[in-house]
Amino acid sequence: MDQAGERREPTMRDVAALAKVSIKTVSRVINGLPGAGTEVTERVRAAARSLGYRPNLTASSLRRADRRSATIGVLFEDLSNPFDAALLRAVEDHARRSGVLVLAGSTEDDHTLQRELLVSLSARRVDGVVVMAAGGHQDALQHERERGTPMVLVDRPPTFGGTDCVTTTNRDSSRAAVLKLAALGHRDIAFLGDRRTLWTSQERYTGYLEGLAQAGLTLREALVRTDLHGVAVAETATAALFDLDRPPTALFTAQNLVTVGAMRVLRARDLHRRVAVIGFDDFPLADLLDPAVTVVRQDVPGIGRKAAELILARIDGDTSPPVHAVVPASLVPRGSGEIAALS
Amino acid sequence: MDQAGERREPTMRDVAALAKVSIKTVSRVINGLPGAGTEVTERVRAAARSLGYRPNLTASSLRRADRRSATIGVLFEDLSNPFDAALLRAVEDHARRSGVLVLAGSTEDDHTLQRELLVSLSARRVDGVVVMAAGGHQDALQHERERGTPMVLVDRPPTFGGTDCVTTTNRDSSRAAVLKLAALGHRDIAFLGDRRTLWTSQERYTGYLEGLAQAGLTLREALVRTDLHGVAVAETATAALFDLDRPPTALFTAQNLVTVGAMRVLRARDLHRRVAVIGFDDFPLADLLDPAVTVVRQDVPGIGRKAAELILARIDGDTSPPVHAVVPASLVPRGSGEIAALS
DNA sequence: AACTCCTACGTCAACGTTGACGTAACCGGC
DNA sequence: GCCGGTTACGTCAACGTTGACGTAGGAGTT
Repeated sequence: MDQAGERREPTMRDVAALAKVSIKTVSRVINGLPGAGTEVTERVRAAARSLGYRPNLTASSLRRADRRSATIGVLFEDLSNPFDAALLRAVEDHARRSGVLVLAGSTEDDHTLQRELLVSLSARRVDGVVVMAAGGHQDALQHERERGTPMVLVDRPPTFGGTDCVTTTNRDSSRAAVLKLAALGHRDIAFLGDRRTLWTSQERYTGYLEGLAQAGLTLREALVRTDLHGVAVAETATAALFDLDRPPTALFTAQNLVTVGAMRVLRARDLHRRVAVIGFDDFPLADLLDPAVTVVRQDVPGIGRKAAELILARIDGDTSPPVHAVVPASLVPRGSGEIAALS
Repeated sequence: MDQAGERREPTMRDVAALAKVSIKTVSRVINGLPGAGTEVTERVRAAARSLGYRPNLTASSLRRADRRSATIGVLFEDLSNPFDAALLRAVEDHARRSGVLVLAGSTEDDHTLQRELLVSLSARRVDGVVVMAAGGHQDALQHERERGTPMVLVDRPPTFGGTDCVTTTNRDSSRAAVLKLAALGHRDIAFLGDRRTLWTSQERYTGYLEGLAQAGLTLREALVRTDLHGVAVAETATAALFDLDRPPTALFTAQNLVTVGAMRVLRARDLHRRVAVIGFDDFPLADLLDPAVTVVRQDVPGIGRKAAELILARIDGDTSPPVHAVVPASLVPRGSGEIAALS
C-alpha cells in the first residue's frame, strides 16, 4: 500500500460483470430506482460491496438531466475572524443535511483572488455560491450571477439586481446601542468603525447618527474614527481620542476587532472602569475581559441557516422575487456598556 | 434574469462551431497545448470569450489520464475552535496556490458523520484528504486510505500504517511548561486535560509527568483532572481543585478551552494573581486577560503548510516512506506563567 | 524527384454514468 | 388463444472532454 494508490476504481461496468447483469441495472439498483427484481438487487448489492464500488458523482452529474454537482461554493474573507468561521460552519452544516458539500475559499478581500476563485468554482460546476465577503467591487460576482449561478450574499446587499442577501439589523441595533449609552448620561459618544467601503460600516454609522439625533445630542466630528481595519489601527485611533481636550466618555465600536483594540487602550490607560463601551459583533472571551464587554450580538447561526436555506431553495428552482432577509441582532449587557457617565 | 438560470452552458463544441475549427483544436487552445497556429488560436480565444465559455473541469477530469479533480477534502472537528479555523485556512491557502480547492466538512467528533463525509468526498473523487479530527475510531479513515486515497492526519498519528501525519511538540513543550513552573518554586502543579481518548491529551499528560519527574516532584493524583471537554466542565473541575485541603499553586491546562475555564474560576475566586497558569494552545485575547495568559503556542500556519505540502506531494505521486512531521511549538510568556510560588 | 520530418490540424473512441427507448416474459381478462 | 398492460430487464447514445492516431501540406535533405 503506497500513497499513490494505482489501483483502478471499480465502475458500474465491473459490478455489472460480477453480478451478471447489464450496467443499466446496476445504475437502477445503486440509485434505488424501480425496475429491478429482488433477487437481482441483492446480487448487485453484493457485487458492489465485494468490489468496494463507490459511485462517481462527477460522471453522474455530467450525464444527468439536472446537472447538479451537489456542491456549493462559499467565499469568505478571513477565517481567523470568528464571525466568518461560525458562518461557514452554519452554512456547511445545513448544506450537508441536504447532501450538499461546501467548496470553501478565502478571498482575503482581494479582488483578483475573488475573481479567480469564482472561475475555479465555476469550472467545478458548483450549484450555487454563498458570498460572505464582497469588498468594494462586486463586478466579478455580478458576472457570475448573470451566467445564471444562484447566489446569496451575506452581510451586504448586492449592487446588482436579482440576487438574495442576508444581513443583520445593523442600523437599528447601532441606534439602540447609542441610545442606551445616552440614557446613561453620556453626551460624548465616539464612533470607531471599520473601513467605510463596507456596507455594514456605513449602516452602523448611520445608526449611530440616528441614535445621536434621537437622543438630542450633536455630532462631534472629532469623535468619529473610521477605516480602522485591524486591531493595531484601532488602538492608534482610540489613543488619539483620549488625547483630545474633551475626550469621549463612551465608545461605540462598530466591529469586533475594533472593540478589542479599544479595550486594549482603555486598559493601558486605566480608563476601562470609567469609559463605557458597546461593541458591534460578539467575540470569544468578551465576557472574560475586565470589564466584560457589552456587545450587539449577531445571530450568526441564524444568518448561516437563512443563507443556506435561500441558496438551496434557489438551486431547487425557486424563482420567486429576490429576498433581503434581515436576521435580528440582540444587545448583550455584560458591564462595559452599563458604565454611567460621571455627573 | 432569474435565480434558476436555464441557459445552457457553452461547451467546446459551441466554441468550435463559432471559430470554425474542430473541437480538438479548441481543447488544444484552452489547455495551452502546442499544435495550434497563431491565427487559429486567436480565433478560438475570441470565440470562447464571446460565448463566455468556461471549461468543465468535471468532464475534463473524467476523461484525462491523471484523473485529478484538483480538489482535496479537509475534515475538521469544530470550526468554532480557532485552532481548526486557522488550520483550515492555512491548508486552503497553500492548496489554492497549487490550483487545488478545498471541500470542507465538519465531523463534530461524530463517527458516523465522519464516515458519511468520507463517502461524499470519495464520490466526488477528491485527490486526497486532510483529516484534522480523528476521534477514537480511525477505521473509516483506514478504509478510505486502503482504497488508495492519499491522506494526511493532523494533530494525531494514524493507528494504521502507510500514512503521513503532522503534529506539534506536545510532549516536549508540556514538559518544558511544567519545568518552568517548578523553577518558579511551584510544587503543587495541577494538570487539567481534555478527553483522554485524544492522542494529544495523552502526550501532553506524559510531558507533564516527565516534567514533574525531572523537577523531582511527586505526582499528586488529586491534582490531575482529565476528560474536560468544553469550558463548563473545565470550570467545575478547576473549582473542585481549589476546594482541596492542599490546593495547587500552579496549573498546567492542556487545551485552550480548558485554559479559559480555569481562568474564569481563578478570577471568580480572586486567585488569578496568585496562581500560576500555563496553557497549551494559544487563543485570541489571551493577552488581554488579567493576567495575560502564558501559553504554549503551536505554529498553526506551519502545521497547515506542512500538511498541505505533504498531501500535494503524495497526490503528485511521491511514494517515499510515510512521514511523521513534528512542527515545534513555542512558549509565549505573558504573565500568568511567571507568577512565582509563595515561599 | 523521391524521401523523410515536422507542423497544424482533424477523426474517433472512450472516461462513468443515465435518459430514452426497446423487448421478452408474464399476468389477467374474456 | 389473443389482447393490453405491467414488470424486469437490456441496448444505445449522449453528457463535455481528451488520448491515440491519422493526414494533408510544406520544408528540408539527398
